[in-house]
Amino acid sequence: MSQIGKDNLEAAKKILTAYLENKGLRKTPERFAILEEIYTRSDHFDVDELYISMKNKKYRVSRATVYNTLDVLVDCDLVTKHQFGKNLAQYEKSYGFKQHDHLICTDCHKVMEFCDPRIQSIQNMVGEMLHFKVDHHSLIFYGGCTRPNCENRKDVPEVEVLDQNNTN
Amino acid sequence: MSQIGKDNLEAAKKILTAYLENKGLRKTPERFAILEEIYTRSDHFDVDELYISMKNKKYRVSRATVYNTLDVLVDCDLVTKHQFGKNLAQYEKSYGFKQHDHLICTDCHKVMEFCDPRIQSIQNMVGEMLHFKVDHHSLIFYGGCTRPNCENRKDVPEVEVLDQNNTN
DNA sequence: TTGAGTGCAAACTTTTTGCAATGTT
DNA sequence: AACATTGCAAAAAGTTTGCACTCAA
Repeated sequence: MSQIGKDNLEAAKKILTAYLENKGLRKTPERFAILEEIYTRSDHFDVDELYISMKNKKYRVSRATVYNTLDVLVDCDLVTKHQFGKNLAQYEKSYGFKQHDHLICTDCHKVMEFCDPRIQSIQNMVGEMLHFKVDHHSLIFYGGCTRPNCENRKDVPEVEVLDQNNTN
Repeated sequence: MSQIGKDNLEAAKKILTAYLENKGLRKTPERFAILEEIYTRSDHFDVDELYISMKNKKYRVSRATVYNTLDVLVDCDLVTKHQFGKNLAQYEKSYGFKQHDHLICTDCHKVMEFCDPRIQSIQNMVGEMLHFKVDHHSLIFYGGCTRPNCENRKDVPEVEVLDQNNTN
């Protein structure tokens, strides 16, 4: 975990604290433990991966609490929820990370990320034309890696980032 | 149903026939009945809506067959499957209809459509940069209608189309 | 103290699967 | 006639809910 990652976790904790206080919700250890686990992970994850991962670390959490807490974290924008075409919701931490979209390999299911400012302008234009206030979007490119051995490469990180010049 | 819609249905039946013959699959009445039902509908639908709708018309189909047939139709590109953020897959007919993306009202869940050629060029560029052969994408804008009474307007069609100059 | 939040298990929803019956080729 | 496909019902997969207990405020 990089220093930036750690800073993001600390900042995220502050945001969560403020959010909970503001909403009159309780600052339970479970909520912070789940937040920490998420900000310590590097990749996209689903509810069960997170749950199992915490169980393995001897945390005492139930699936219901994981679901509840993820709702809270999504609501305060610390976590983003994705429905990547399957019936399994995927999540990813979002504080301190640049807005990005996804590219998913239909062979190996690797998730990559990219940024393109034109999407923002399309969003603005379409919103205006259709009288919609667009507040977020989801753009996913599905395809196959053209490099050899896409499916079996374990030497590349699960999530690659293009143009991730985020410096907080 | 317009004449264009009818033509699309006829063309779709031919495509399905060719596909089934090519794959050595059987041309069962259920498959054509489901195709016809889909091309007769005007909107997006989920498995249960389609199933109920066919039951009401006294077709004899089971949910399993609807699921199986939808897989076939998606595979031969006559139907597109969407996972609009919920755990309920939505489908829509796709033959003879221009490529488009979606805008979903987070208040009333109305689905609108739009086209923008820039998405294609972003797709090409990103694919090249990340060494991916992108073969399809999903772009959804989420937002709220800025016109009054968005939630309750029944006078607008469920699916609005912008730039739908399809003449097929 | 007290009720929001938790763990657990049961319920629910959507999709998939097993199997005997059916009907296309 | 052979076997892919169907209907049905049961199972699976993912998520939500009910309830008694716990602990943050």
